[in-house]
Amino acid sequence: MKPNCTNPEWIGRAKCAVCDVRNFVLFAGLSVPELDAILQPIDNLHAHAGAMLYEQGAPASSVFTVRSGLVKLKVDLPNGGQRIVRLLRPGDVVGLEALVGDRYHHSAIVLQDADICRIPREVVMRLDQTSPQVHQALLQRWQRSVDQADHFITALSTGSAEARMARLLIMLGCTVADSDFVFPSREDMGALLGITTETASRIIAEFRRRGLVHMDKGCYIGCDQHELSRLANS
Amino acid sequence: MKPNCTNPEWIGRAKCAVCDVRNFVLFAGLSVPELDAILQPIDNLHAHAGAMLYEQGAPASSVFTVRSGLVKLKVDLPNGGQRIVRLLRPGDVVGLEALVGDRYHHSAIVLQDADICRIPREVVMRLDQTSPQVHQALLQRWQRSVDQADHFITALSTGSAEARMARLLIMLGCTVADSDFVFPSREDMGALLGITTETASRIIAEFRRRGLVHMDKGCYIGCDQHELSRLANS
DNA sequence: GCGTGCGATTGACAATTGTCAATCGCCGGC
DNA sequence: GCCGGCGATTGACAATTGTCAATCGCACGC
Repeated sequence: MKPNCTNPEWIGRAKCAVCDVRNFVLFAGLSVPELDAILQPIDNLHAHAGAMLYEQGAPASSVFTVRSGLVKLKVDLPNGGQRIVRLLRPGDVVGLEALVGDRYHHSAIVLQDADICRIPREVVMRLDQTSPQVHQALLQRWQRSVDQADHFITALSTGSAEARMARLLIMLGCTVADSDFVFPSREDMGALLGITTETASRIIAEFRRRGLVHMDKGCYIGCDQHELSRLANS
Repeated sequence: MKPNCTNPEWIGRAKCAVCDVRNFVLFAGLSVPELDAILQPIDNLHAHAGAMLYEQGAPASSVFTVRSGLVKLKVDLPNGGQRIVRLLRPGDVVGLEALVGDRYHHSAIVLQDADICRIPREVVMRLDQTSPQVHQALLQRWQRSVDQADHFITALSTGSAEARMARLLIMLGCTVADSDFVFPSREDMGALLGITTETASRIIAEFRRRGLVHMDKGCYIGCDQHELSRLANS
């Protein structure tokens, strides 16, 4: 299957017991027997950049956990535009609204190739009732979504475009242990910051000229953390 | 006690059994005996505009429900400014982070005189475990916070200042059954929309000149819903 | 009644950002 | 190799928004 395909690729049944990010995600604290007791299938998906996990308004049947990669939550605006309201990384949970409503509130689209677990809502709802650890983890994940949304308001939607971009780069940079990190397109940056694609492009180009970020064909090389921080707090 | 005081005024112990908004709030579905079984005190507060329910970073010991009035959640920015990230009205729950963390994430300040119940976190945590209805209501409230935050991103932080203001007025207007509704200050409108106080003032003044909103000394009289909607979708 | 103070409004100007269009660079298909 | 397409960049200009300062209006205390 080609990269940039629209649908995630099914890899197999998830092996939660040996999952390397299990402790970060919903099922931390569950014993192996408890994991075995899950009847419905938890699927392990690999999704290329561009793949859509679900679409805004579609019936919500599953919750997802991100094991690697980067996922965006996008909302379509009445005037035809779109706004990205969340960036989700390993350890984050996607589509919690499936547990209390019957429709997804956003479109979830993969930004960087991702490994993702798809968990039927019934599984989570049952574990929520039977396992205090899962229950607590669920509340924490929900609060995490609120915190992330708040951060989008205060950091990525406040101040000058330049300051917002600096904060976005810092936010993205936090995840950069791997140097194969690829920047979002200028269009996505615009949708993240509530500015136009052209303004996003201008600012990035200017940052590069000023030596604040270094990249090669969109791939991250390095950045001036200190100067970016200064801009972010202006 | 004078209006605009800093602290809420204690009215008495809450009578949840006869609360007129109980069915909207956390304890819908609880029977009277179950309510009686609550050992710790749920206080009924009356707070004037300007009162602070809690401050960002303070130890989080209680969850609040809004029974009447209007409450804002404010965040202090590193550069000295501030941003309002939520507006809470009757039926909304404030300070849920108390259930999974030990600090409040915002400052909660009353915008319009409000009746508010203060519920110790232990009470909510216990009911969450013993009552499936409360548990479900809790998840729904959390999701509602996420939805409200998303709305702040997509509606109040996207597009031109004029369009944002139109959306804010529509948002505020939804609550206007009572004509004693008072508009937020221009400063608060600016903090709500991520624009300066002056720009907020200019837009409101222009709206009034164009007959889009009618007010008298800050009190709402009426508005041109149709034209506001047109601006909101532009 | 009369200052006083605070919030709202307005003006003038600068800076930022959006709009529209052209160009550039790169990658993949043929 | 060459062409076509797409995303990034840039230019020119208009529109919006921020900044700084002055003024206005109104409520409040004395």
